[in-house]
Amino acid sequence: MDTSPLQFDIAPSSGVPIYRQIVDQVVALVAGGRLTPGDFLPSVRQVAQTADVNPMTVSKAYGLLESDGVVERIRGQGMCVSATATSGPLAERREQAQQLLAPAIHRARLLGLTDKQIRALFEASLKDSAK
Amino acid sequence: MDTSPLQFDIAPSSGVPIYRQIVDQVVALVAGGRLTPGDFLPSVRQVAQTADVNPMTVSKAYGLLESDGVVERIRGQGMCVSATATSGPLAERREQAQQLLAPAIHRARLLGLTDKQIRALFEASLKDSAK
DNA sequence: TCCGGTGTATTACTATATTAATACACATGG
DNA sequence: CCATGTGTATTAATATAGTAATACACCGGA
Repeated sequence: MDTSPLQFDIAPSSGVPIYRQIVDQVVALVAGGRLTPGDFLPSVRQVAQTADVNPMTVSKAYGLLESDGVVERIRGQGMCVSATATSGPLAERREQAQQLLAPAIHRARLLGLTDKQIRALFEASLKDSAK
Repeated sequence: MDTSPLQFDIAPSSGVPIYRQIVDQVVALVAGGRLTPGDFLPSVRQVAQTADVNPMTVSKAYGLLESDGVVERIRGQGMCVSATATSGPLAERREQAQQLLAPAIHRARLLGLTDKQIRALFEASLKDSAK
């Protein structure tokens, strides 16, 4: 069993339920091809510890992913990305990213930032996330 | 009483509680200087109708804003931006926008998009939000 | 077999979010 | 005064989110 170094970004104060954040990230990783069939996710206990949440919360996320056919839960081994889980078409992935970027940009405008300022922030974040 | 054409963007499926979305947007509008002391927010009933949520939910958001000193609730008139509510320093506003942009960009990467693709999406969204 | 890991079941609990409905107090304008 | 708007109080309900604790079943390796 290959222990994945994968870590989920959980922002507890973001207002989005924890389990939902996990689900969303796994879905994105699979859609983007960074998780492929046969890959294992970090265990319920690992994620719970790393993110400092209850294991059952993580299990809930994984349960939803299983219902969606993204992963298969293998007792004793862990969560395995399904054979049927394929990366998404580019257009779809674009659309999903757009739906995250657009509100963020809109909020930046509400905050009174100019296009130029928003652009600078964007480029900085893009660079930061390159690691 | 000046009826504000202001409308809140409420994304029910985003996972962020509705009242929280309202609060965040008002805070951003004030920080960005687009709402200034003496301005009135749309009424509880207006927002509830527009967003198709219960008035008490909106009232909750407004109540939190009042507790934070952002608005004053004037019975019979509506919600008025407080005299003490001032736009935030640029650095703070930048920081806030960054905290929204960074996760969105990170997710875009998880989705397997290249920098170039992310940039194109960003520019498109920036243009769209210019209206 | 033992050990260390995997996920699960289970019941109960707490906290939060949202809603309902309706009458009330307040404000403004005619 | 009436009409139309404002926010509020109130009690109760439902749904959701997260947690606790612990033992169980399963798995793989030594």
